[in-house]
Amino acid sequence: MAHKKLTIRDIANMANVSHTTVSRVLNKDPRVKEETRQRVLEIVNKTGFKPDPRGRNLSLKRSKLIGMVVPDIRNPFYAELARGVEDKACQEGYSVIFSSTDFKPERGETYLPLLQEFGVDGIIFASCRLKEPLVEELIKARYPIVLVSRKLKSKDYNYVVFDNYRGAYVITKHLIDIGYSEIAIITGPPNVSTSFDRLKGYRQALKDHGIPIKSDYIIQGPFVKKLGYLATNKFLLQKKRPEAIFAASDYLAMGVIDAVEEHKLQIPKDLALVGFDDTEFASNRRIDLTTISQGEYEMGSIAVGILIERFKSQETNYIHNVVLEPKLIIRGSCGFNLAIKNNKKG
Amino acid sequence: MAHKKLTIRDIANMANVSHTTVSRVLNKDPRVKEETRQRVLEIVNKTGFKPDPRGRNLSLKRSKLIGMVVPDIRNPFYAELARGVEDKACQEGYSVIFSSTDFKPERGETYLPLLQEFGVDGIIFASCRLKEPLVEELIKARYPIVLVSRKLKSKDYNYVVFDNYRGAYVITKHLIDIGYSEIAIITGPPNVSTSFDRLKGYRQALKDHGIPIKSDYIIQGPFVKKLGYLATNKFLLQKKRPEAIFAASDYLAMGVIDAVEEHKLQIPKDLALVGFDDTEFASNRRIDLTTISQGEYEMGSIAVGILIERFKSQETNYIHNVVLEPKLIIRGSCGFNLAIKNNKKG
DNA sequence: CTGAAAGCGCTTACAG
DNA sequence: CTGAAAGCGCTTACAG
Repeated sequence: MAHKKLTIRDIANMANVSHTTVSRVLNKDPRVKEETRQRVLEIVNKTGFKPDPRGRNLSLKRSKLIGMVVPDIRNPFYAELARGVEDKACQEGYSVIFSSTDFKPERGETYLPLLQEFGVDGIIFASCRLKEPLVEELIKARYPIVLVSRKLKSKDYNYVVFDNYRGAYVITKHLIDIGYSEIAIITGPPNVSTSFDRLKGYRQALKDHGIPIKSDYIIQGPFVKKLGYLATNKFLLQKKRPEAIFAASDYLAMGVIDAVEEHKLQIPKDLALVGFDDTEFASNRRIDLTTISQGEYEMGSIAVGILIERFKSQETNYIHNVVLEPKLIIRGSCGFNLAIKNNKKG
Repeated sequence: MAHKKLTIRDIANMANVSHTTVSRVLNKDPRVKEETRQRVLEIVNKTGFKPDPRGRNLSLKRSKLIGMVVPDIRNPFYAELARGVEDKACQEGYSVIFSSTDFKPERGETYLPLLQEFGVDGIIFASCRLKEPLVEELIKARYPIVLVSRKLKSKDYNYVVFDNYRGAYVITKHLIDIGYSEIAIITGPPNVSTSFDRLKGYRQALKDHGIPIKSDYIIQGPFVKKLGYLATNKFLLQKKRPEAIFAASDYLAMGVIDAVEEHKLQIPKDLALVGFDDTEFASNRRIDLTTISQGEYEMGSIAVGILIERFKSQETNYIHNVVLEPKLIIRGSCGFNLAIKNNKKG
């Protein structure tokens, strides 16, 4: 009912002032006579008038829109990240447009110009590879963009990431500490910083504890459930099975569990398992997966904060970086390991 | 580098034509001399010029933006739904702004005007209660909105929902068919159509099979994991425990499993369990949850289709409704039930 | 086939 | 304290 396509001029007529004055009232400009202000406000309230953001945005050369690109919003890790972004953005008066690239770089490359064309004020990009030409170009051009979760190889840009190297180191060390040495890893593609760094942390942890690194125990591929499934099948068919698997994401771990169940093996009795991300799946008592918490909600929130600082700061070379530290979440999926080791020794 | 804030007028100058002509070329208006078109296009390409959508949208009185409000994007059901919306929207040249209400009606009521103020062309609303004053007002005002998943009590508006009544009926009947009669239900709040209808389907199935409905076996509350957990604890402490639990969402079922594990009981040996939604959690082999698939991706996709049809159709009272049919996904979480029943009888 | 002009709904110096 | 005017970047009748 109330929808009549009122404009600032209609209000002006009703209040017997110029539309300039109405605009001032709406923007809380102090230099308007109190009486006039009242009169205008009354009409605004009575009519339920809301200024059209398109006009304002065009005038102000901004959109109050943030674009966010993630691999897939269905991945619980990114959903949580997105929620952190959304909440912070909303709180700051911004709305956010989400785009999923489906891990297909082409799609990421399509979305980027699209979001820009669309006129977002800035972009939060969560799915870059180590080299991502379009993103690098935007950075060079001083376009407001902050990378989250995944890093580029190059430096000097805004990002908030997690210390994947340390996270992987810590969780691998945990397996070693409780008695494992035959530890396999399933991780993401080598051209993505997160999986790259996790593999590095895994290797270093083994090395620091004098455990040889076996290429048979390392499988890389896309960050999808199916990889966890296929890799595990491969591991389980090897002459020398690993005692423990480090799935570099809880999502991969889901696939691992699928395979383990099919083989009618038990976790952790027959095979220990650890994940990465601490999703709700991991915390379910039936799954009970030892994992690493990244604090992705916070990550999203911080990213928005940085982006908005960048908007405010006049310097287009505003740079701010944050690296989050890992938290090890110990659960039952590798809980019996010490016992196993002792059995072996005994 | 390429970012110079070019406008249509800059291009016009370079090409020695009026900005009107540039606009025509950009909009593929046929009445431009081929030679002129070439000249303009060349400059457009060379400079990498992209028309500013704000100007275009202001002129065209549209935004090419769809607003979507969901309870929580972290809930896998809504993530999937959102993905359906996003993909279809993108395909049709629209972007979508997501907002989570956190099941707090106040927040839903805040978002609605906010999205409108923001100037979206229409809204896809996935979290309404049976009565939702603001939404009903929008509908009455002929604002382009389509409800998905949840319905209002009133009629005559665009929606695409799932047949929750039948879904619940089918899965309850399945439990009965394989031998259960002591069946409890944990469902969402009574003021939401989905939980309302699921409860109805459950009751009807029992009734049709001559099984008495016990109020001790019915627990309603918010659609969160914790409810599943608490309700299950309550059921398990009753003198007469149920033999099976129907959790009216997989998310609730997660909580049920948490509780069952704590009680060191086994599913389905000690207690059968079925869910609703067919999320990835349910399909994990370790969880292996019998459930109902709603086809939420499709739901989202269809909703966008309806919204866009509504945009195109000049009639503001364009109405289109879709009701999706349930698919029963049988897994191990209630697989042994017949055996149990036989044991009892024998 | 092309351009000058008006308009989309707002903001903001500039005068008064 | 208030208003006329110009402008944000585009589109689209209206003339020619």
